[in-house]
Amino acid sequence: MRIGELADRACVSTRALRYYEEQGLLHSSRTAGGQRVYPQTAEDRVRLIRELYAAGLTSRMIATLLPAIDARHVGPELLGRLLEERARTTAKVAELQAAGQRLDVLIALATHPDSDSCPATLDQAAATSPAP
Amino acid sequence: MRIGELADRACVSTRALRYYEEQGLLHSSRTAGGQRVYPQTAEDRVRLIRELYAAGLTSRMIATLLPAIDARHVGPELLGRLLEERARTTAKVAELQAAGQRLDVLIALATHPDSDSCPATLDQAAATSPAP
DNA sequence: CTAGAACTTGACGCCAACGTCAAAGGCAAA
DNA sequence: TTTGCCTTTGACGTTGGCGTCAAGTTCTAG
Repeated sequence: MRIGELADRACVSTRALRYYEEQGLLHSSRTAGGQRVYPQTAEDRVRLIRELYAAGLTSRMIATLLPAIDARHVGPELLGRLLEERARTTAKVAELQAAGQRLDVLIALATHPDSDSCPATLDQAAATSPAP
Repeated sequence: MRIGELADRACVSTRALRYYEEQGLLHSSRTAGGQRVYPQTAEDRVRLIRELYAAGLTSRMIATLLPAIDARHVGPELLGRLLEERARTTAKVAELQAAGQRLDVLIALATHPDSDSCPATLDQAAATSPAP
């Protein structure tokens, strides 16, 4: 199939597909005229790439990872980087949850204007008065 | 105090302070020579700004929000936008947690090469084989 | 008074995954 | 063959919160 059909099937833009190829994530053969031709398996490939992006990985990381996944062998160094990524994800979740609590404090201030004391910091307020 | 001292106290760069002023988040008076002068309260102000950034808000949103916080009155429209932000934060947390599960699948594949079946998608694998 | 640290504005750089526009060529149906 | 959609490469734009020079000015300790 050509790029437009693959884009439709995998629900991505043609621009994204060319970008993936540019980053070495997706390969294609060409027609005599130079147009890209993909096998049917490319659709799953693109979905996998999208999931890896969704897992917070960068193009470079995915480019490193894909051959390992294909070979079904992830080396120790790569595993270490995956564990790092996992740790970062965990940390980001914690950060975002703290951010959510800060927003809760603001929302509480907005919906309960009864407390005339404005807390010095949002963190103090979050610690002393749990959000509703 | 001048910009360098405020930067040290609030643990931000002078560039950041000028940027905050440019965005209308932080005000300063000037010396005869044109140098910025801040009151002591500026330190808390900067910390508040940083917390709002940490809560995932943009400069524009913070610029809208700060006067409301100062006046201790958050209007209904602003409250609505805060609730939107809160919802986005919640959604991002969910996304990140899903991303973490996908990473767990990859890590599991790396540490347990016993299962010779490579799952079609990371999500399917996450659904059928919980991470260790 | 002077050295030199601190400060000023201005402006480009950055990062990442594409969006978007442009000019030109390929491909299939009638 | 012609029509017209599809595809090609190239290259600049986007988004945000600053980092990082650069060239010039101000403040302050001695």
